Amino acid sequence: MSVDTAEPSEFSPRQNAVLEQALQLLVDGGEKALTTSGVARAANCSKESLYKWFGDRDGLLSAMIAYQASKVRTFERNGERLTAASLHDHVVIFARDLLEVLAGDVSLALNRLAIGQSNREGSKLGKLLLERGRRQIDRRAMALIDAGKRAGLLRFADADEAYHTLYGLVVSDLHVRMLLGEPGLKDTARQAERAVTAFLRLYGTDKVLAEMPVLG
Amino acid sequence: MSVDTAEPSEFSPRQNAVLEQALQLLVDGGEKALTTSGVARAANCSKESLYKWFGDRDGLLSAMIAYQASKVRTFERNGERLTAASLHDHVVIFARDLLEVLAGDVSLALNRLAIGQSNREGSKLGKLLLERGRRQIDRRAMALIDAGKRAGLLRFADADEAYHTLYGLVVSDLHVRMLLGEPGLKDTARQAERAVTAFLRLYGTDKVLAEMPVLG
DNA sequence: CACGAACCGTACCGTACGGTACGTATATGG
DNA sequence: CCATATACGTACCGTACGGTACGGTTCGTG
Repeated sequence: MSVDTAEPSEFSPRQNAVLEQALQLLVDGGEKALTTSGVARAANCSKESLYKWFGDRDGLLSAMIAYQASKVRTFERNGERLTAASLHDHVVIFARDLLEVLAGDVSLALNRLAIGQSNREGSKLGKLLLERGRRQIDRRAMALIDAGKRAGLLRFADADEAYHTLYGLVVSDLHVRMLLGEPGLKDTARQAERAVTAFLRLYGTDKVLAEMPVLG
Repeated sequence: MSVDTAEPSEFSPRQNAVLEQALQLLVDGGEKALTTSGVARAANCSKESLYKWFGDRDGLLSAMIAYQASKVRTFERNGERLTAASLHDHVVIFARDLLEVLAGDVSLALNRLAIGQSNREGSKLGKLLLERGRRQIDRRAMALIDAGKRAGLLRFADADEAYHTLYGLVVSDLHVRMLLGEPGLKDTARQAERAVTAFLRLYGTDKVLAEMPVLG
């Protein structure tokens, strides 16, 4: 398992800097603030260059998503031997990281952007966001879950189903609430812990359940 | 428990008809298609009336949300005696209804609309959507969960936590994926069944667990 | 019937955006 | 030192939107 999703330097350094400014603009003011003139002004480049590099506004948006996705690197693990405790810890860390990513300014802004225009034009941005942004975190989770199964700590027939269960337990409706702008949703630590406890109770083998506190 | 969230005839029948047309327009073409001129044309009314009735464009959007929320009526249940089997069935029905509501054209369109402009202006629409649209389904679920506890079928310390667990198990990332425009996400039946099984395994008392199939 | 209120249809205004064109500066390479 | 390419900044164009104004029409009421 090497880093096959690298795609390094999809854009030039100058273009990356422009995309960074565009992201900043999007985070600060929402889609309405993301005008071609505004990006050009903020990035000290000409609109002509924007259109030369990215084609049109949609191309710019796509490039922003690709650029942001290229920044996120999820450290693949590691051949370490899994125990019940270490599995628990790894899943908790994953859950926290997941919530942290979803709650990130840029992530929220890009998701809002893609959702906002996903009914039009066949949801091109939405597809891009799911493919480029989600793949990494999915791979990491699946690797962890598979490792848990190989170590005899987890039991399930369909790894995908188990993963989606974990995802639902961790995220619940937090993502949508954050997308809708609800404030004060940053208590990720407890939420992650509860979710992992439930997940292990559902999919853990006796080796795991033996080390868990009894049900309230 | 009467129907306290009624607020009947918040708008006149004529205004309701206009809002209905506006919703249709939004569903068909997204926010970009929802122009004041377009609504006036589709509803055979004048722009002047639109501004007289709803103030401005934001007022129109808020009115659309309020109107749509006023249409959804969730039949309160019922003093019937709960058994393990009937609880299971009720929760499954709730899960299916929840997924069906979230997957509805109008619901998706309104959520996209609110999310699309939730970074701007303090997320007024998002708050409205959560308060007006979510309350009913929340109340129904909480009532069901409480009834399950009173019948000695469910065990939990925090009903809110149990509900959010159920929500996460049922919805997982389906809502966001649908909002992003991912097609072919209509296999709600199996998803609901799996979620309820997991939920009952987590929160069911022995009375419930005894009637459930053993873990794979 | 007469009067007024509500409303429709249309035309209009200002603005702001996406996209294009052009003149100039900077840098690279022979 | 010149030539060419690249990119900056600005000015410009067409369009389309939000919001307003106005004349004509319907409808309820005394």
